[in-house]
Amino acid sequence: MARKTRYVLLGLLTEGPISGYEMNKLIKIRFRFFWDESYGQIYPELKYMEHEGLITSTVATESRQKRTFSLTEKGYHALVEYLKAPVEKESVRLELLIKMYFSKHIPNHVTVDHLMTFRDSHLKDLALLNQFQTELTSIPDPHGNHQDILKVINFGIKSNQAYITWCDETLKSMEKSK
Amino acid sequence: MARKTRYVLLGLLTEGPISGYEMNKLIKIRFRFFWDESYGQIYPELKYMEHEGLITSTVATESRQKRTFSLTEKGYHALVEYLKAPVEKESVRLELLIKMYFSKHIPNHVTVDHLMTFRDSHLKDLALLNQFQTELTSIPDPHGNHQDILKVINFGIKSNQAYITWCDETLKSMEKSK
DNA sequence: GGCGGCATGTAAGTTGTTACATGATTAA
DNA sequence: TTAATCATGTAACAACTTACATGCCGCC
Repeated sequence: MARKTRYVLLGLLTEGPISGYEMNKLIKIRFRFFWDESYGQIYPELKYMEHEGLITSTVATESRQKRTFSLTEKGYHALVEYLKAPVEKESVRLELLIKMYFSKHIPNHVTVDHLMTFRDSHLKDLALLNQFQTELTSIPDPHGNHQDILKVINFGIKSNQAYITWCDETLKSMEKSK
Repeated sequence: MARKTRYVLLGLLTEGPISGYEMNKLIKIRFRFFWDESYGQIYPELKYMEHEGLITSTVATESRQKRTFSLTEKGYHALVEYLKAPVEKESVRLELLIKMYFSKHIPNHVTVDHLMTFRDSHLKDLALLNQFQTELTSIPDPHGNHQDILKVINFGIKSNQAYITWCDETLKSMEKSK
């Protein structure tokens, strides 16, 4: 089941009509640590899905150039079929580990830099995830999906914690051996 | 610094001359949990790198149709430059989390299935990583890079453990609420 | 003789990134 | 009035997957 971009967009539309621009923003916030899409994917896919009848769109009356999309029955059905289908091979590419693997070819301080940048970035992710977690437990749950989202957030928290622990251990062992 | 496939191939060649076929095998074994390449990437890239003078190739005398590649000075230099450059944005795509995020649209047992498949797969990764770890500490270290590889393995162990812990917790919480 | 693994390669299609072009709206 | 953000979209390119075609080698 390829064409994954579309299912993310359809998923977002289950919570109500939004524009392509808004979809992009939501993906960047909510899915930031495990998914990404760009406009070059989003807009053509929306156009194509409308052509296929999975979504419909309307342009707001007040002369605004904003196009809002809504899910059709057919689109919802396609989403559910996707969600039920087995998860395909996940794709992960961690350049840091390639650079680590071959790190004997570069000075130690460069690898330390790479590690510290990685650590910082995931520390930020972790802070954000903790914030989301706190927020979600205190605001209303109109779509009844907070428990599901909390599970996803929990995944992020656990894996980011693991990354940071690894960074700390690795940095310590590199300091010792220098 | 794009064109990442090439640097992985150059990295492998630092340990001695090998063929494209062997590179593919090595990637599938050593990098399995954080990187992948396919023949459709490897062979054209090797051809192009030879053209650029980053590698050279020889066909074994004994009429075999096996082409073995070696690193040139220029190729080694290009690799080192890459290794020194900052790590770019990592790309991670975890479909499971998309399906989890929108799981209110599918029956509970389907999500449980997804989780168990994920858990199984990462349990296997973890077993393999533990095996590698044990092996590496007991065999000779001709290239003097076992410490570096162990760091990479450690990353894999830590993150896979985090994934599995998350699966267990999530499965338990879903059982309770069913 | 047939099977599995070794070995190389490409064509076609799909997917994804980046940079650009364009213009409206809003708040300081 | 000007900067930021909202908003849509495409063209060119780069990267990646999949399926296919081909043939060797060793062994049972």
